Amino acid sequence: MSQGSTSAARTDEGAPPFLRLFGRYLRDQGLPVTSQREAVARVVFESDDHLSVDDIESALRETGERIGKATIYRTLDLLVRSRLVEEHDFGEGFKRYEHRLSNHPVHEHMICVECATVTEFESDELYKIENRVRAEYGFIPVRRRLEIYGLCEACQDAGVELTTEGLICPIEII
Amino acid sequence: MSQGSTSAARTDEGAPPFLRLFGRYLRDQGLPVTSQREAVARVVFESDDHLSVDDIESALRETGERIGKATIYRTLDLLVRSRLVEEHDFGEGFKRYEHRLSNHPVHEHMICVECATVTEFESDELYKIENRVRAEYGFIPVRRRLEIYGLCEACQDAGVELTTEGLICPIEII
DNA sequence: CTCAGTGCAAACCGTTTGCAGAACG
DNA sequence: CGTTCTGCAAACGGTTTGCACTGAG
Repeated sequence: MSQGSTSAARTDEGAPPFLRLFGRYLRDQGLPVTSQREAVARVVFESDDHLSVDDIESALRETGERIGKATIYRTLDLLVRSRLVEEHDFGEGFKRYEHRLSNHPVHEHMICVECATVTEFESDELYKIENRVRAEYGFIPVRRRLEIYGLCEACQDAGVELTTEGLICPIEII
Repeated sequence: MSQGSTSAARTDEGAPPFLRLFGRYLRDQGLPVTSQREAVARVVFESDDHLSVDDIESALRETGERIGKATIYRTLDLLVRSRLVEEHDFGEGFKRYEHRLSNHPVHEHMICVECATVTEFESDELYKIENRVRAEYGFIPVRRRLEIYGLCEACQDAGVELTTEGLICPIEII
């Protein structure tokens, strides 16, 4: 936008790393690098949160860019395909997106059922599980998804209790 | 349905265990045990699959029961609340439901990205992860979700190869 | 009678798609 | 200049909801 560059960067020099990578992917695929695609990528990579499409849309609005939801969805699809971005579904009825260039390259998620805060953690044990699965079932793991839902420390400190509705241990009640 | 009992079982004797349990839950909550609720429960508990709402609807149609989708959804909500049934989302755009009275009380899922077959496996390692998370972050786990997506043995034997689109290791490419 | 449950159809809402016009190469 | 992208708005599809009707106690 600045420096009077009307078209999308035709040289990568000086561009932030994530734009260089995304640009490379697009060129590999024979797809044009447009300013809208760069704008969406910028929002996603400059945040370390798990962003919803609405989050992205309002972030774009704040920087003055008016980009349609359809374009955001289409660009996110490209980002996910490029493997630079990961798609999450925390059961909220919509998806969230998180770039993969953070300091925690591979991580899982803890989601507080009370305040919905998402905390990341790493797990070596997961590799063991995958190796076992491969050995026992001949199943080749490609992608995994581990989410632990529970009560975060802050909510415990705030005095929140877990309420249990439903049968506690159905099998034994029989 | 048989023995001329026109109304929902007013005594549990002779009813299958899952109906006794579901009935107990409903009574606990002050909700009526209706024939529709029993029919939906019967379908879910008599299958060991991961059923979609459409699966349930057609199973009901085959036994001659005509129950509206809304009622199925409402009953599934009750079954999930009762903890007798688990809700899954394997990223297909709709939910699947699985009862919890099988021989594998606690288990995780492997989903083949090629044929969508779901295989269940158990994982002691998960407990270790949860204990670690509790110790390290003070997070109290309530519910977890581990899904491993990959290629099942049958698809490998059928000669299916995994195709990789996208940047393989973005971080190192920078 | 009363009250909750049911079935239908409409509403909902995140996401996808079709298409006319703009932008890229 | 052809091809792809963008933005708008309409379509989509699983799920939820509003409401008149039914049925149980």
